[in-house]
Amino acid sequence: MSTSAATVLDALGDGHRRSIMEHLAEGPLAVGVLADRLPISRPAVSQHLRVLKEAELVVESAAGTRRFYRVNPAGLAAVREYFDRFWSTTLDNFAALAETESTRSTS
Amino acid sequence: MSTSAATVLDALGDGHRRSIMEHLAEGPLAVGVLADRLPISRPAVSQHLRVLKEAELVVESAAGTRRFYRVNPAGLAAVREYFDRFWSTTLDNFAALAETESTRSTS
DNA sequence: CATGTCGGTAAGTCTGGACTAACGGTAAGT
DNA sequence: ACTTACCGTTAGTCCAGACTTACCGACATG
Repeated sequence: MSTSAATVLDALGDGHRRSIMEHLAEGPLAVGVLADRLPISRPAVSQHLRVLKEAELVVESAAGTRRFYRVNPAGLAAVREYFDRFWSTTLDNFAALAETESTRSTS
Repeated sequence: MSTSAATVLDALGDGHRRSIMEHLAEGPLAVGVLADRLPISRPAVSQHLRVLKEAELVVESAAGTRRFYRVNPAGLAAVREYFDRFWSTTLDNFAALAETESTRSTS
């Protein structure tokens, strides 16, 4: 519930955040490693990770001075569910519209 | 092909554009009607529709002086496919990681 | 304790893009 | 032809947010 699709899609509206997610999909990574693989500074990565964490798309785990981030499957599930429902209503209303069109000549 | 997931997600990164898509999911609408149901002006809606059209999330059809917009199922399919593949790789690497953890003591 | 590493936070700058007002163009009606 | 309705485009303003620099705390190691 707290993971609203709006928050998630706002978070994924940024290219760098999507890149972070794609990197984390391969496995957990520390912040510094992530920053080395991206064309932005470490603080920028940190701020992106905060947004992703607030959207519940990633989870954090401390290990010494390092903090590992990994993808939160529940966050992904929320988006998938959003698009599934969107897809359903779109097709349903499309079908209803087509039926109205066909019955227009019949009635 | 031309519908890259990046373009689509950039387009859906705006709340008003998502609102437009949700309205259009119920059925085709003219620009003016759409503007009446949203807290923004008609030109703003027009510009959002251009972005959505470039992302191939909607299609346009002229009828007199009015132009109807409707959801393009192919655009939705692109996002769904993106998240499906994302979901798969995430779970795959999670499984691989778990296996490495368990074999760590064995080897 | 001193030093080094890792990473979040604060402050401030700056650009992308969302918005409105004004205009122009096309189709339908009178 | 004149008017009205509908809509895209342009010009220009303005603000959210993405970025960097600098700073600070937490933990490990000598």
